[in-house]
Amino acid sequence: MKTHRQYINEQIKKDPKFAEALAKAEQEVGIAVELAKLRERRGFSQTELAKLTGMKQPQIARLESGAHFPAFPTLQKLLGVLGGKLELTADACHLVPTRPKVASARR
Amino acid sequence: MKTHRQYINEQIKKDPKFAEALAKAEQEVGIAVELAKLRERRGFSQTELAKLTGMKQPQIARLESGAHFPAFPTLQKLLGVLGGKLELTADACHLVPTRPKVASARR
DNA sequence: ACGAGTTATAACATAAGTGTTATAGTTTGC
DNA sequence: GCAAACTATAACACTTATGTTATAACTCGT
Repeated sequence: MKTHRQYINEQIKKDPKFAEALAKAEQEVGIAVELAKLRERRGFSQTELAKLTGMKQPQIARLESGAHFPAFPTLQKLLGVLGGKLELTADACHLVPTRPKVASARR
Repeated sequence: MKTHRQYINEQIKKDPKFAEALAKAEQEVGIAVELAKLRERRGFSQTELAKLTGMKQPQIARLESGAHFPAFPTLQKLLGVLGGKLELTADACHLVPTRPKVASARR
């Protein structure tokens, strides 16, 4: 009965920008709820977390509401206290470049 | 002979802000070189990567030089093409909050 | 030494995120 | 139903990142 997903897929076909906007929205919300869950799991109130990170409560609320993406330093402050980690990993088996450089290429 | 690290540690003691600034700098560089390495590993030039991500070459250069942190959407665009992943993980065994909420607390 | 393909810098307008204060709405316990 | 603590919104000045163009500087191969 997947009507919701179907609707979305239709929109994506109709409007290429839709997909982009959707992805952004999902991500934004993703980070937001992830932060909120993490905070609650630790048993902190927004105000407490704010104190511990040197931020103010409304800023925490703003981030958890998904109003915008956290900037890197902000994310670090939060994860420092909340005990989360942000990892940037290179996906080993990604498609090979269209125009692979010869072995001697760089350095 | 750790003189460099020693010097840094001294500075940290003298000036609390130093630690913060250092951490930021290290991170900034960290992301920067990570991106650069990833790109080179894929065999792309800055210009190619720029095309693929819809960005311009100078912006790639700026990021790889560590001039500033990439914003989230930017990072996503890059990792999308470069095949890297950014993961936000909750550190399971983090210190328990100073004031743990009772079981009934939330939800 | 030249030229092609790179990477780096500079400058500037625009957009996005932060820091802040104030205040409104929501729980929850008593 | 009141009070206290928590969460959400709004507004505004400030900072940081982006998008863009132009241009310089650095390889390399020939």
